[in-house]
Amino acid sequence: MMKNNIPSGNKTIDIDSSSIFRHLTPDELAQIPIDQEPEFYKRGTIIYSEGSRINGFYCVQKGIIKIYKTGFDGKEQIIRFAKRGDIMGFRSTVLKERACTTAQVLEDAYISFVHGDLVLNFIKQNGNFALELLQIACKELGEANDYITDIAQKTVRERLAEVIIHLKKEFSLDKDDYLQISLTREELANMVGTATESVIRLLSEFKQDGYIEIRGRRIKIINEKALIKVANINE
Amino acid sequence: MMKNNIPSGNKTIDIDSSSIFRHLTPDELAQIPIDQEPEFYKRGTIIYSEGSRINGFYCVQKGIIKIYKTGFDGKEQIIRFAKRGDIMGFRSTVLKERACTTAQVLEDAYISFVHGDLVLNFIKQNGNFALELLQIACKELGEANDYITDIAQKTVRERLAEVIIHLKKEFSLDKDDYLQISLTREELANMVGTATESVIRLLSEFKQDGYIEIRGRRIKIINEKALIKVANINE
DNA sequence: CGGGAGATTGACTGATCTCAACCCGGGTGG
DNA sequence: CCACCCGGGTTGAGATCAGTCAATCTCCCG
Repeated sequence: MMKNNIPSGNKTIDIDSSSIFRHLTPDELAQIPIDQEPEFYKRGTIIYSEGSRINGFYCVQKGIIKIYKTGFDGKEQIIRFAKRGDIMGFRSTVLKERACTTAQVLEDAYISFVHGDLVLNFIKQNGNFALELLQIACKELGEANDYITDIAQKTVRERLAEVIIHLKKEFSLDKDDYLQISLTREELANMVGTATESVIRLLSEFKQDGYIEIRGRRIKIINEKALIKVANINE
Repeated sequence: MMKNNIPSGNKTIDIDSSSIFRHLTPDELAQIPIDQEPEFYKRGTIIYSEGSRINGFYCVQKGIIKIYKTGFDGKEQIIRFAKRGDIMGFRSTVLKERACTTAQVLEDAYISFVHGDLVLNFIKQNGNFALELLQIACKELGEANDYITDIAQKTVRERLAEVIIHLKKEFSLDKDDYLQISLTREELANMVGTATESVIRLLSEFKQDGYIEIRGRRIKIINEKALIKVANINE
């Protein structure tokens, strides 16, 4: 069960799943300790939380992690999800700061950890590695900027529609056209930045209007065009 | 008038003002074309706008630039400001994408431009340069995440108080304790993510309560503690 | 002096939040 | 086996923050 990830050479870091490690030379790869098996994390586990020290990259091999910040009144704001191939904790590692988010397992996960010193060396030695990381950071930055504009300017209804579209892109659909991610109403609300009750009401509105179908936590997209229109996005 | 910036050696890129260039070797510095004088941009000028191609770093030597995104209905959302020492356009350069924000001069500025190919080479060759850039990106990312949480969870009143505190930190006060940046009510609203009228009403509330004084666009902070309390921040 | 941009104020509206009650299904302990 | 409990989901009613619209004002400029 540890072998869900494809070892590369005799390494346990899954190169295919973490594009950044593609750029490492064999020498550099060899510096990653052999014993660094990806670790199993059960649903609900908190991998790290706001304010904790983390010094290294968490590389998700499998599973889904939700990354959120806790607001003043304790309400969580979901910033993003991490899944196979994504890295967590690089902001704190690069800045040598404490975590400013909490990472919690949504779907059972395998995650490997690469120590910060090692990563910082790679960054300094290997330009392509550095560039790739920079690209990841910049991509997130662009997404964050979009998010800011949306939350500041769009209605809850628009944002919820947008979140659904976004989830489809990120997690795609299963054979029955249901989103491949299971979120509570509260978690949806914490993405949209609204109250749970508002999400519930709007979801049933979307259902009424024939845009989606709902089976428990599973959401099926019936009329994507309409959702896109509601969300006011141009794609 | 071109000489407001301090040349380093016979270079016109002001090393002191742009920390990232500290890390360049003399050889690398020499690759930056001599004729690359910082250019003057008058208040109101748009340096680049959403969707335009930019391939390179704009390094602000002097002045203040507002960087914003335009929302669906044309309303602008101010993402950040750039001032002496800040870099603009690195997201687009690194990702080789078009700009996703607009940059407009708020206070007359001198800005030098370093071509993207050059920068990308520096990133690949010079680990410290790459790391510094990565740190800048990560810092912005952390700020963006805070911003998201605030906009999603706080009231307009809280956010406005927070913006004022934030402006004080970023631009500090002049001799009379006034913020060293001049923004229209609309621009304040576009930072907070609210309507102009709401900003006006809240500002006069803050004035009533003795937290601030207002002289035209100039804002003086009288009771910072109270503002911090209103903003619900812990510092 | 006319015009335009930005600032202000008041009145009104309505999207969303909050609070509270209630439902439902699964798991647990007696 | 059943009563109970608990987390999550739903629904309704009422309260309210904040957005919109419109009128007015104040500068400043040509």
